[in-house]
Amino acid sequence: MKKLRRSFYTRSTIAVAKDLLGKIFIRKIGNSSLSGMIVETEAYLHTDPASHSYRGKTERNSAMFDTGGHLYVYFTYGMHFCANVVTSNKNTGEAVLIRAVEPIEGIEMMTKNRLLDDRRRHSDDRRLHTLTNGPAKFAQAFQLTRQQSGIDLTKSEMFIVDAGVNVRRMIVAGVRVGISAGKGKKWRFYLKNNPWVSKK
DNA sequence: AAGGCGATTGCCT
DNA sequence: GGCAATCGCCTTT
Repeated sequence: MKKLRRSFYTRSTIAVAKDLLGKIFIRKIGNSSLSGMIVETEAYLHTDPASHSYRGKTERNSAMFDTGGHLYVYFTYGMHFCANVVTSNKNTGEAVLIRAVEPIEGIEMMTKNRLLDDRRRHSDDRRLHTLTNGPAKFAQAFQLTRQQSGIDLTKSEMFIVDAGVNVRRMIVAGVRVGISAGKGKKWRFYLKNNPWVSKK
């Protein structure tokens, strides 16, 4: 279990988006630990009209311009958070959106986090594959909000490790989800046949 | 100062 | 498959 270091994150955004698949995202909270294998990502480049960084640095997206290895969390649709891993060098403005993980540790706490504090959820959906199969679901399960935006994944209780799983042959590339500009780019990457991937 | 809309989700038809 | 929920950000007056 090797913790990913700065040099992993400061490479090209597309390379990092692919290489994050199969890695384990870990967040320590007190004595407990939340973890999941990353199974779906999307790359957002600074030259890309779909990227928050396309029109330059603002207060909202400033974490995206930090050095690779930081976290960028944003608020959207008036109710959801989504988490990104910042890539490339300082002031570049590129990141990888984590769209889905396969839960490993802390499933009970994740379930609680997903059911708790959700004004829109009236049912009691406890199916495992709906726990973290989407960017806002992942953020909610791992308790990621604006408060976590800007933290350094190489120097905190939140980090990503390489468990030595080789998923290279399972990677599929496709178009990104939910954007209106930059639709042609196949910068979404996911693991073939994994049940936690948000969309086929 | 105002208005449009979003890197989504869950419920309803 | 369609659409409401809900609010902060950014663009346009």
